[in-house]
Amino acid sequence: MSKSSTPRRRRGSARPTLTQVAEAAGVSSITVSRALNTPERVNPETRRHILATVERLGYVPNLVAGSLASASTRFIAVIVPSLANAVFIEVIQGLQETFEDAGYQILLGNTDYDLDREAQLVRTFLGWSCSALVTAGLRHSSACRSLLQQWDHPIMEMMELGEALDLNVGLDHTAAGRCMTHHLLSRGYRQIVYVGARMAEDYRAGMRYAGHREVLEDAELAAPLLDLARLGSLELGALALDQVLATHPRADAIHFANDDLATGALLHAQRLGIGVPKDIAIAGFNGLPLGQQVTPRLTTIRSPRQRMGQLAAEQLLARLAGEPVTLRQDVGFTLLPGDSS
Amino acid sequence: MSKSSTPRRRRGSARPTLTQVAEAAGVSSITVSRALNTPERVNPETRRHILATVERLGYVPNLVAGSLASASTRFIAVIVPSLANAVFIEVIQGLQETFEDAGYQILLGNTDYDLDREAQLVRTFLGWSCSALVTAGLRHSSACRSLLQQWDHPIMEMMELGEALDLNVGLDHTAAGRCMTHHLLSRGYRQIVYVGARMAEDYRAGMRYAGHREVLEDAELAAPLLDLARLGSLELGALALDQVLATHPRADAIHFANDDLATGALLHAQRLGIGVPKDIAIAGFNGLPLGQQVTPRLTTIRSPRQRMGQLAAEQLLARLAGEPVTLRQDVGFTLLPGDSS
DNA sequence: ATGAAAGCGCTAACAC
DNA sequence: GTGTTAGCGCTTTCAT
Repeated sequence: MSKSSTPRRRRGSARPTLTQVAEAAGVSSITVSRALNTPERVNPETRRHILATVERLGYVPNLVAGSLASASTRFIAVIVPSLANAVFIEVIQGLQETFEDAGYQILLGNTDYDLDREAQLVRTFLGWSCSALVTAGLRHSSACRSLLQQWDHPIMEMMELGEALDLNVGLDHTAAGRCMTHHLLSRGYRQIVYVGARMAEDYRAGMRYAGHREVLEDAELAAPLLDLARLGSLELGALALDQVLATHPRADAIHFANDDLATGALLHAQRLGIGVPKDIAIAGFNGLPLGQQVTPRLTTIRSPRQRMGQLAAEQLLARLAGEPVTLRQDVGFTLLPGDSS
Repeated sequence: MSKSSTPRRRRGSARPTLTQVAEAAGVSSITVSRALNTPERVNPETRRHILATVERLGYVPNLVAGSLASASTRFIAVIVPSLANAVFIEVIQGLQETFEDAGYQILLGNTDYDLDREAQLVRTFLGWSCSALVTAGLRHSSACRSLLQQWDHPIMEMMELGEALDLNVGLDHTAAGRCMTHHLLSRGYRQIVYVGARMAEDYRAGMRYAGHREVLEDAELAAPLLDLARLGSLELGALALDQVLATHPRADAIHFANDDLATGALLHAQRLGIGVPKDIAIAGFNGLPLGQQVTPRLTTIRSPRQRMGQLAAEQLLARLAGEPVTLRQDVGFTLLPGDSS
């Protein structure tokens, strides 16, 4: 049988295509494409007629087809370890604002602090031909690392500073840990317990502990550590306070890995009638609004989170536009001395 | 290889293609495709050889091409009005967990409470041939509505209940407003000020106010309203308290549109030495952990947020699998009487 | 169990 | 300024 007589048809969607718009408008499909993507290259009158036809048919461009043809998706892959932490939400907000204005769409992935999950997400995102990839942290599985190294698009590693694959925006967590502990020592505290949550996975909290410990060792003081098995939260901070009071009755201060834990402990102390900082001092990390609204105001370190997202986005956009970029950018941190220490 | 003398070449990416894997493995490209997508339909030995070749070449499937050919992306569009509100984060978490397990990728859009922005996001997401779309709320611009009506994929409208385009999961906000105000009346409060933020846009807060007002009118009481111009936050709650104290000196209770505002006011009262509920009672909405940790514990209404996300995802997956679904699902709410009222 | 051919809907490349 | 042609990398359809 002759194939020409019965052309093989695939199940197409009901949506009109560029070609159908072109036919209806009496022009070629490329002209419709230009009218939509580079209107200045089309005769104003033709353009108006085409846009009217687009409107009339309810044409919505198939971005998948366009991406395949142009080998570009305008997707930005963003990989974070958790959505339960306000810090990453603020970073995502910073990224989203800047990228959406530039016409990029964010593809969000959540690793739950699992490096294998990260590798899997990276595979998927590379498969979508993303324009760039943003990930939290410098530590990756070897599979993930080799995937990223072979990739020929911009990569931004955020949150911490160090040996990066490509671009890097972050802060020095060890220095932040040192800074806070110096502060606590200057206030006269000597029995300081460090409390973190899942620190094997949240290794940046581990880096802050390392800085903390360094300072205490220089002062010839012990650096007891409590590493909780669940993810940080207000509730967990309350539990942690109980635990520290039970196991370290002589402790005069607690250095928490983040503000959620610290604020949870602070509010719990309030319920228990324990004086902060009279009976025990409390410090956190992040500078979330919450800690600044409680009484006593939480002593903490502010990291420029939304700014970090913005900066990451700006650097990536510059790189995508072929402009010069700063490979490594330290966004710093600020000690916020409160009344809880 | 023996095509025309100078075949026109496009700039292809450096990545190996399915065809190249096929050539290297000595099979046809469709066999490689099957080995990856439907392994059970390929001879085990052939499959092993192909997978080894895939590994050796570092092949990563081009999902854009696959999606164009199969007319399916496994994308789920998720549109929320804000990322600054913990409520939407929890809903997104619920959606993400369920959908990622089922092999879907979420495409996140943020409208900033702007219906035109929503319409624009919907256009983009339809262009990506998403498998389904989730959006917060039942109100849309007419442009958005007609786009969605023409679309032939599942749509889930979340958060509130009512006349939906397709699927609907949510709760009755007017009833929630009534519930809280009944509670406040039963506690003896009579001069109750309602405080919301950007209620023209956050119209669900407006629905709760309507319920609140209804109950007060039945009791022949006034229902003064303070509608703040900025987005809800702890800081704004503090400001709101000042403002209510100044403009409604005889108020004995404040019914806040959400927990962020309420908790901000509560913490501010603490700073000012104003007794809660002795001098003024405070109530919120959402049941966020924060409100449950402060002293006095916040009186609020808990909405099943993460559950709402999960349920939305489950219903959509069922619909995508051609299974029967519940078109409208009321997830309800629970009054959490605290010590702040 | 495997393959050949066609085509998804669009844009890049090259005319005129 | 507009059109022609080829092709992006994959999956569907049909054949063996």
